[in-house]
Amino acid sequence: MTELDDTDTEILQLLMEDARRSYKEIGEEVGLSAPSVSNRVERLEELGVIRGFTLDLDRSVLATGDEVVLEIDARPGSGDEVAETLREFDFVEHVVRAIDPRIVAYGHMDDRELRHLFEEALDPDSLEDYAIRKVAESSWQPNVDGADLALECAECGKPVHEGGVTVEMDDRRYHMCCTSCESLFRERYEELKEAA
Amino acid sequence: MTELDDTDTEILQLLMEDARRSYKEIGEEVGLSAPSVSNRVERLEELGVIRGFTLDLDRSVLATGDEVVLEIDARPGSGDEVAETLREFDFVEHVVRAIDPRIVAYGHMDDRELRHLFEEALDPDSLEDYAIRKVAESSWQPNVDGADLALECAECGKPVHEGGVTVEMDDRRYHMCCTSCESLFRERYEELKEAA
DNA sequence: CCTGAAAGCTCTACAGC
DNA sequence: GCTGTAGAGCTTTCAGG
Repeated sequence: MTELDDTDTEILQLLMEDARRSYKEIGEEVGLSAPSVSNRVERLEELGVIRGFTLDLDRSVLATGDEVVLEIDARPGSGDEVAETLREFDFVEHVVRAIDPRIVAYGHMDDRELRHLFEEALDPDSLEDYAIRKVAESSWQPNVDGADLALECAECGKPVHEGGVTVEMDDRRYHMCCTSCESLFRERYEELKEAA
Repeated sequence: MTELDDTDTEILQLLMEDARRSYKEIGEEVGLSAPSVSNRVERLEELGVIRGFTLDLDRSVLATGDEVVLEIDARPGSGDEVAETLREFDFVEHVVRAIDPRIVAYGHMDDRELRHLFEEALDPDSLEDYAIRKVAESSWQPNVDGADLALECAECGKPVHEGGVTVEMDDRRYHMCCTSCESLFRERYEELKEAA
């Protein structure tokens, strides 16, 4: 029930190509009626697989400063704070936090915005080191690779099949493959929460 | 004509939030009729500002390996080749090429895929250095910052106002602020093409 | 560059299997 | 979980300003 089948994958692929495509058209493509497609899309949204429908914008055509990658090493313990600060700015489009001190961010910003970011917004004491690199070219390939498109158990990592459990905690959905993983996950979750 | 006004920005913002929103609803929001919104969206597509309508997928919920950032320093002259190779793989979702030797890539890949990438696909001679980092957390904030949302002249960089020129070359659209920038751009383009 | 009306499609219940 | 149907609602074209 929690598992995605080939039809779900096809639907995701068709919607990635054009999110405004009609459910009727998608239905014809995958061999289902429009209402069935609609139901499946709704389910995919509830599962949290589809976070939303959005635009693929060509930002290079829009004049909002240069395309830039930031590579930042935060001081131990400051990673969250740095990532948080970066996310506050509209011109920062991606923030990727690696497990080390490293944070990689990407966005369109001009010199003024960069100066503001590093000289005022970010606490110098929370940065170990950083590099600002202008981007020559960037590409994004949205892709849904059919083969391994199944949900992953939040506790043990195995794929979730029939009989899986879905739990909603603090507005986020988690999927588990069985009830024992569910209770382990709940425990772990509570501990994490108390620690924070 | 080539310029974007505040209403265009609002429309872009609303569509970024939900690309399946109806044109009627958007029209009510921005104070236009549905047909006008439809026309503007069409124009934004023709201008190349909207590349398409797509999904925001939560890939972390899909079992396709770990979320990974790759930081690669290509040897001088090999940047294009390395970026090309990275893009060939479905599991590589973003490729950002900085002006230096540095290439940053992001995607979901397991150990097997990583090994294949670095041991077989990429020529070791074209790499100076690289780091593979697992991602703890990542976020993406699609954003359209109203203030400077105007098209930028492909030749001189100034905003394109009324009287701008749009040129289509090899399936890509370029915007210029005036006819002199247009001829300069055409020259430059031909040279670049011959060089390649 | 806009609107309003009208025709044609699309979506979404809902009943039934 | 799927289909067909039917009413509501949306998109799009077109005439007109």
